[in-house]
Amino acid sequence: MNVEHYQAKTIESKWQEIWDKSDIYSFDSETKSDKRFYSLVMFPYPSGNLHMGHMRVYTISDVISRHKRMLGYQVLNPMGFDAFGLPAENAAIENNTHPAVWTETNIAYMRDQQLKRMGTSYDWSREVVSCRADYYKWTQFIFLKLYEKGLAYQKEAPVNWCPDCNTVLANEQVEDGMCWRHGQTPVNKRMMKQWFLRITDYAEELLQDLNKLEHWPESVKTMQRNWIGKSVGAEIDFPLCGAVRVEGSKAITVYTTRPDTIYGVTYMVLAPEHKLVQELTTDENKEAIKAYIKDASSKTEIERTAEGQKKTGCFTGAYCTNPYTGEKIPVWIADYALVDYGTGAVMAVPAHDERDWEFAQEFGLEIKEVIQSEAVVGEGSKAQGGENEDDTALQPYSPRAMTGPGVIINSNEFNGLDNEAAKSKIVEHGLKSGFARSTIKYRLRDWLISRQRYWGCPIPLAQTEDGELVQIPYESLPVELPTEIDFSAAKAMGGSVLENSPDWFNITLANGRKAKRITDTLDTFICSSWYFMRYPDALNTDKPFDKSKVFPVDQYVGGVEHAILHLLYARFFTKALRDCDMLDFDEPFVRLLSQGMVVKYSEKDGKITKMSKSKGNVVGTNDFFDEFGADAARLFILFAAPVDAEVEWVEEGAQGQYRFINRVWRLFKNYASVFENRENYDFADFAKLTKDNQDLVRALHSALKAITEDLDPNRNGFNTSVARMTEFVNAAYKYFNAHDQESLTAEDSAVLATLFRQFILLISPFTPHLAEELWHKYILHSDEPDLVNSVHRQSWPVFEPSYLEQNTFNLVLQIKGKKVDVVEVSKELSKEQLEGFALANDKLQKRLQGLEIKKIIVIPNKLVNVVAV
RNA sequence: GCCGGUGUGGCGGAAUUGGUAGACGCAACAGACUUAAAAUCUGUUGGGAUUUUUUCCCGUGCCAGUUCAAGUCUGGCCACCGGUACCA
Repeated sequence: MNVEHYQAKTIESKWQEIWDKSDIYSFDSETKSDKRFYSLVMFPYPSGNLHMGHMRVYTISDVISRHKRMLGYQVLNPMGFDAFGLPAENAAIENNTHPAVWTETNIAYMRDQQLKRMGTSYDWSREVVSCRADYYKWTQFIFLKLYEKGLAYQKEAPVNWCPDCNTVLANEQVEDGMCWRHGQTPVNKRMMKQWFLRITDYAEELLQDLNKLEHWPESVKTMQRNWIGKSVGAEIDFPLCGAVRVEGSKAITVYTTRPDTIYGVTYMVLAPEHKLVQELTTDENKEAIKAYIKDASSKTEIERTAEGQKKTGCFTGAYCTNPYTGEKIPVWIADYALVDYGTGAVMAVPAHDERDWEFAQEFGLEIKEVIQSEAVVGEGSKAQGGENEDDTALQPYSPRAMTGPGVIINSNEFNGLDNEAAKSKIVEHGLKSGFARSTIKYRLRDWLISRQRYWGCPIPLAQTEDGELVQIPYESLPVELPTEIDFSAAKAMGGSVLENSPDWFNITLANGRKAKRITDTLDTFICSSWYFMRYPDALNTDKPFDKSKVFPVDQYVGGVEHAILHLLYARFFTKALRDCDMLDFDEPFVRLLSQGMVVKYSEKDGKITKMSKSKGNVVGTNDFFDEFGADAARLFILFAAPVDAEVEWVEEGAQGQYRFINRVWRLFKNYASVFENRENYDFADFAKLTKDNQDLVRALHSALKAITEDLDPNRNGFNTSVARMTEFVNAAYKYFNAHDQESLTAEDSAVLATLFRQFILLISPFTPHLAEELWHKYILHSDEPDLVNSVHRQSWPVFEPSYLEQNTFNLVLQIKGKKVDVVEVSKELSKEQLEGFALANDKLQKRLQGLEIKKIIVIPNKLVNVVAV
């Protein structure tokens, strides 16, 4: 490395140490609400090593935080670690270190060797580490509050089991039938007694309040809406027929969104796990049904759906009655009916439902049409009715199920109705007769929160010998994890090693009764569902946080991979804790920014993919920092693409930003003398400056204006901000090539000193180290750090609009919208004058020869367009 | 299948309200400096034709349309990416 170059490593580590010892980035909790700004980034899992992919989110959030500080806000910009979870436990099993040791080692490295080296501006005094007892004590406290409120409960249910995690997973943690942590591992369904949170109680509010989140990306809101999956339909009771009698339940209740097809029901499908199956199956079908259920339960989600459209099922021998028609309907079981959606029973209408149609084809069941497509009615005539359905509705009737709109047929008194209108009429009829009611269902399921693992927050409950669940008293919290654990045994047994610690799980209650602690621990998403509430009141020893001190995050930055998981859970927690009287707001994150991934070419895959260890395309932070510095990495990551798009890490591109830093560095060095003895940075009347000086002032102020606008939270144009800085530096070099240091006049010096001072402020959120170094060296003239006057305590510079006003503009001359010439003209000219000026133009005249002018359009300050043929 | 999103030079991308397409960077090429190289500074760089310091044509995935004017608006295709998927 050339010694003439900017010594990034030395300079950066110098300032990092100085900032670290100061309180320059600390947040004052007493700040009034209109002067504070909560800037947050999703806290990381301490896996031990951050790469450029991680760096992106911290950089974006840091620029926002620093800029807000300069705008006069007290910024709460905290950091912590989402520190419970499987990798620590797996590492412990492999090399017999305790998960706590492994985790704390990683945290120390990531905090001190990586996050701080990125030039971030966190208030570390508020650090939150979810695996420490002083944090999970409050996770347990919150769990008990939810439990008391009836929001936490235990039930036997079919749950997702990941054989690699050796534990159950929530629905949200299953992706395409695979474990979210083990992309190659299919999860299987098991019946298990597990703990759940009643997130479904909040389904409607979670859905409705998405409309309040006007500063969230539309895509994330759409994903949440789809996940919640509200559907409006009806429940209809189909009484069982005489041959089979089931005590207590004389009917099968189905849920349907298509009550309009009720006359087309030709069979009934129950999920294999439906509770009526055993009872209503006739003796001669018992064997077959038993075999089918066994077969269905042994299949993974993947196997069930991998067979594509081929439907399987088994007849129970039982029949029920369609309450609308009195028809006798055969009852089948099939695994395409899901036990945990709706009522677990489906009224099958093969004529108008794809899946039912396939099933009916497979087993030769009756297909009865009850809706006639408009296509048939219309005979292909386009002038059919005033409906907005046009050509698409005129497709000939498909040999498969007809799922589109149409007119009701074969349905007694409902014949002739539009099928949409028929829905409510039919439900209304059933409601009067007592066998139907309109219902709303959600796709969202309750959140499964218990995990059969050691390294998680213990559930603060115990079970007495006679099965009663009791809370651990608040004053006894935290229930700490036992530390004497033999992890070598854990591998063999699978599941939670807590079951191996009788000293821990056998307890005696205050009243002398014996009890056993719950050995499951909490899903780590519980820990991350409230961590952002802890930061504003991080040192509270009486409760998780004081209601009066917590406030919603103003700007949250994180990856889209949490669009549903963390972001939905955190919203739910906020609402639930509000109902526990612990909070007084409804939504945790006012503004959300989902940054794109950082990708790189992977030799292994032969394509450009997300950075990951397994793809072998990870670029670590420290090697690059050592050579080119964090500021260069920050600039590149911000510059290479818009925030929400992918960034491809290209080493040459990142080095290009180091080149930029050097250009800035050299520029200041070349003009060092202008900063001598300068108390007051300002220059005389702009109008009286030389043209070169005016141009440079204009260059800075247009950059200032553009960057100020780019940093608006509705825009987040970090990439263009960097381009604007570069443009100013290019302009400054142009100036330098015309005016070297020796040739400067007093006016030139005043202009340069003023502009360069503002330029440092301008780049300070982006390149905090470079800015602080330049600030100290050239502005403060201080060899000693002076953090009272640090560049990071300065105000954001204000651009002066009058500097940008010019009395001329580039007039574009067009013929029929095609550019012919561009000429510089005065802004004073009237429309008529502009027109006259345009017509006098040689190029235009030449092109107009032989043409007849039809019309002339004059847009002031823009163009003249001559329409001629 | 359904729901989102994206298509602009060799590459990443810019163009905020329809009004000069290609800002800024990377890569490449050339000049200056140097014994030389690196570094640096300065240029050139969408494609094509041409009478080659000139003039013209084409050009924002494809096809139509609206408009004096379309990367931008409308309709229809195509491709890619992401989410979701037997949710009755």
